[in-house]
This record gives sequence, C-alpha cells and structure tokens, in this order.
Amino acid sequence: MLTCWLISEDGNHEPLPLPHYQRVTLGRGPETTIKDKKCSRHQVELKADCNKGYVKVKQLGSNPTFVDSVEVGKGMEVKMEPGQQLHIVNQLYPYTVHFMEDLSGEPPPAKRPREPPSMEAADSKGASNVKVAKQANHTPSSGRESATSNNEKPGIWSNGLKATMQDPKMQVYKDDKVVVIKDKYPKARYHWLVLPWESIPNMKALRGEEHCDLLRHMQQVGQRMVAQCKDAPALRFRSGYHAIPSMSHIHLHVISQDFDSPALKNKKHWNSFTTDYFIDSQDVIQMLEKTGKVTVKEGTSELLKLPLRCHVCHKELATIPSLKEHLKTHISV
DNA sequence: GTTCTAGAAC
DNA sequence: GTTCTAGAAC
Repeated sequence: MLTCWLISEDGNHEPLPLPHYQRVTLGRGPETTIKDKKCSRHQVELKADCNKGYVKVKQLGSNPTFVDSVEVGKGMEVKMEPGQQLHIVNQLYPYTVHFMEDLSGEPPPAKRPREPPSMEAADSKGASNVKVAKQANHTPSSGRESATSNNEKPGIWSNGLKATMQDPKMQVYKDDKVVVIKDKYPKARYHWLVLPWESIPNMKALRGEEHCDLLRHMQQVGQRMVAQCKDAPALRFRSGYHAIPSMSHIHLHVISQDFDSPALKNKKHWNSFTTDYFIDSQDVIQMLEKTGKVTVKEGTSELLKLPLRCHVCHKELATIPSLKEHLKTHISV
C-alpha cells in the first residue's frame, strides 16, 4: 500500500505522515509551526485514502481553509489530490499531498521525515492457517508526537494494538478498511482481533451511519475468518466487544468458545468473555443503528468480579484451575 | 493488556 | 507446607 505525506510548501517543517484512513487534526501548534491566531488549533481534519489516492479535507475552524483557492467551508469536506494545494487558513500555509510507495520509509522529496519506529512484536504461536491477504507494507501511524491531540504515545502499553496491527507479520487479513491480527495472548484456540485502520479509540467515539457500515464490515470479516477456520465446524464462536477495553483502538474479538488456552489465567479474563462485559457485535451495531451511539450500562466493571461460572452449564467453580479442569468436560476433542 | 509477588486460602 | 488470587507496576 502507498503511504501519504503532507508536505509544507514553505518548508516550515518535515513532511507529516497521513496514515491510511486515520483522521488527523491539524492547525495552530507545534506540528505545523503555525502561530497565527486566525488559525484554530483544530483547523482542518485530514483523512488519506491510500488506495484511491486522495485526501479528504474537512474545515473545522471558523476561518476559511482553501483547496486550490476554493473555500472548503466550516464543517464541509472536499477531496484533495496530489498536485492540488491546501491553504490551512486564508491564503497562507500552503501544503501538498504526496503518495509514495512504502519502501521501508523512503522519504518524500521535500524534506526527510523522521523514520517511523519499528515496534518489536512478540510472536504468537497459533493454529490458524489463514492466508495473508497481501504483503504490502503499511506505514505506522506516527513516528512523532501525534498530529491529533489524542493520547497516542507508542510507549504506553494500552497503545500496543496500534503498533501490532501495523506489523505485516501479525496481519492475517487486511483490506482497505480493516486489518485482522491474532490476539497476542489468545484466550481460546482461536482468537482474532478485527481492527479498523481508522483510529477510533473506543465505542464511545462511534457515531452515525459511516461507523455503522464499518462495524458491519468488521463483523463480516470476522465471520469470514471463522468460515476459513478448519476447526470451525467443531467449535462455537462469538464476536463482540469488551464493554470497557484495556487496549485503546476499537477492536472486535472473534473467539472460539472452548477457552482452552494457557493465556486465560484469571477471573478478569474469564468474566470479560463470559458475562455481559462481552457485548455481541450484533448488539453494538443495533444500538448504533437505533440511537446513533453506543453506551455501556453502569456497573459493568463490577461484572469482572463475579464468581467463576461455566458458560455452558453455568456450574460455579471456586478457582481458575478447577474451572479449566471443568471446561475439558465440554470439549469433545 | 501482562508480569510480579505478598499474603490469603487451603 | 503449597496453591491461588488480587493489586501494584509497567
């Protein structure tokens, strides 16, 4: 896949990466070096589509943003292609976009961007035999302080998924909207995560028809993962979301219901997949369809402390080892 | 999310 | 004595 770069025609700073399908907010601030008070800190939102080769430019600030001397208009969005010029505010701060083949971070012509960090990612053994969709590279989201004001520091453990999903070695499927990886610590024989390229921190950030379509697509991709799994006929699967996930970047769990895994170690692990803490994908989509947003019931975090109960026969077990022993009675092979 | 470990439970 | 959990640190 190509990588998109935003280049300051004034040479005010190094090119900024625009990761595929991720919304990047720019304005007055250190990334752009713009100090002009007429420029909002959140002046524009950019979303690159590296497959189609354009960037969508949305004007967030009150003062006008221009693409080729055409005013975008507050709250409006226009397409911008290579060769066109973006003025972040008024006729100032010109930028262009460049799509480049991602040859291990080959720099765009203007100035060298800093090399994105290559995150090490532990291997996860696993019994899946999924074809890797493509071996194209995908440039990591940011080797610098994020262009958005979000917490996206790569070092923070809760941002680990953002790095792992970009690693071609971890990807078992990808298309223009989503990527699938095997969970690094699978809690069952089969445990995949479906993640959108677009950076959506959690379910609270879900809005509207666009995200609804995305979630439907994520579920469909999850179903395809199950369909290609040789052991699927002998297993039951669920796809859903943790009500309160530990890891940032929204992810759909697709997990077989054997829960036969050494990585399943404690009550939190168990209850997060077998109580209402785990919300079926269908239910999330339905809630988004009906109410335009997704909310989590109060007291959901308490569900993690519930006694251990078998998800098949509902027998209560005192300890994790005894639960694991019990689970064997429900597994045929 | 995991790892580590003190101390509770047995 | 050992097993297991749960909370802190990362």
